[in-house]
Amino acid sequence: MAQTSLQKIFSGYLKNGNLFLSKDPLSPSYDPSTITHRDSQMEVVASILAPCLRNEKPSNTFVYGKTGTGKTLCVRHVVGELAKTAAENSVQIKAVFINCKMKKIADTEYRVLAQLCKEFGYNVPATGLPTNRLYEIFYESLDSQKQNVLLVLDEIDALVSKGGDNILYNLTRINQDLAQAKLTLIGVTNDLSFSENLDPRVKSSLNEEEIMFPPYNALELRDILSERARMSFVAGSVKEGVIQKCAALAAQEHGDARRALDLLRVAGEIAERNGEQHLDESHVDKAQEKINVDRILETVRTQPRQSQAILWAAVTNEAATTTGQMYERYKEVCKKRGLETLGPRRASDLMSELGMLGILSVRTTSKGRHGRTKQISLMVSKHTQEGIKEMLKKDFYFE
DNA sequence: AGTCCACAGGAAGGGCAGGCGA
DNA sequence: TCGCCTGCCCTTCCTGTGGACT
Repeated sequence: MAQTSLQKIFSGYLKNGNLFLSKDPLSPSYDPSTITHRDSQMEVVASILAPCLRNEKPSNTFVYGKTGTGKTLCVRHVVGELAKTAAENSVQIKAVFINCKMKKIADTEYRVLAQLCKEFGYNVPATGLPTNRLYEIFYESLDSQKQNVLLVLDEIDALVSKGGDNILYNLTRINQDLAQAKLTLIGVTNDLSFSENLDPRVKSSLNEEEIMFPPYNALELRDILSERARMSFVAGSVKEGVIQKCAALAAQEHGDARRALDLLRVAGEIAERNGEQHLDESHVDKAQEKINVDRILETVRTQPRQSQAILWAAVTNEAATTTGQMYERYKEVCKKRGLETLGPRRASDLMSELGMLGILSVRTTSKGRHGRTKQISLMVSKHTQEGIKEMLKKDFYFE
């Protein structure tokens, strides 16, 4: 690209970039000074954790709620305020946040313990030490001074599904061996049936308190969006109806505030890129389409090569087909692309998985004399199909 | 009612990669 | 570093299934 056209884009961006004041309030990691429509949940969290201020141990707590219902935000906020009050009153509180979904960092017993040791100033090797030794190091560092430690395990379901509930059992029993410190666990999860599969002993000690975060409704989402929009956009640039539309669309998706904020941000980016001074409902439509396409493309991008081959067989032959026909097409694709071909049993499973992801429509039907099979067709819009085709061709060399 | 098709999908086990622990 | 363990992906083998056809 010529130097001058790049400069044109940059100077145009500077000139037209007067729609946003700041994108930060629309980002999922933004911590607002007040959290809208979560007062009662925050009060419950605060009252559970308050005993810390008198050097007593609060109850272990479980926080449930679907994606984008403000669980992590509220817990962080309350713990932050608690730490402030504690500092003002010279009470020793330490809060540790661990996201158990962080691959290769905190998704196994060993890794979580290694993270904890690190939090207390002990660097342990990423692998090699017996887990028992890690527990010892953690116990020692934890108990080295009189303090109340709040351990927030975000996405705790990921840890248990991968590494079992051994670590939770040990952590909930730890207070018996501590002389000075006290440890309180706060588990956060969007898996509503999470505790059902836990060891009963872990369940009873971890579930001393339970807080449920219900999904936001459209009105609540509207309030949240209005507030964030006021901070993010230039006054008067967001036309009427935009906020309502974003709220309504996100309310349909189980009240996910993150999704609503995403919609508003992407709509703003689209308007800004077009050099427009106002944000209207048509930008929200485009944002919705873009987010949907991006989500599907991202899903496709991260699929194993064999699933991509099946998908390529589907997007290049759009008519509905059966498992057997699809398998034949898939074999041809593999041959052309130089991939190894999976057996029909495994391929059938991959087709079902693509169905679960909402990319293929997979329906089991019986054709009587002609057998029982799955009817398979594409479930995504023409536009998305083209996007998938383009990406598989460009990034993964399908042809 | 019995047959038959074209699979569906469960169970068992092999191979492999990566993590754990000494 | 190396053997053991575990989880995952995959194959093989098998039984089960809905409905058109006989």
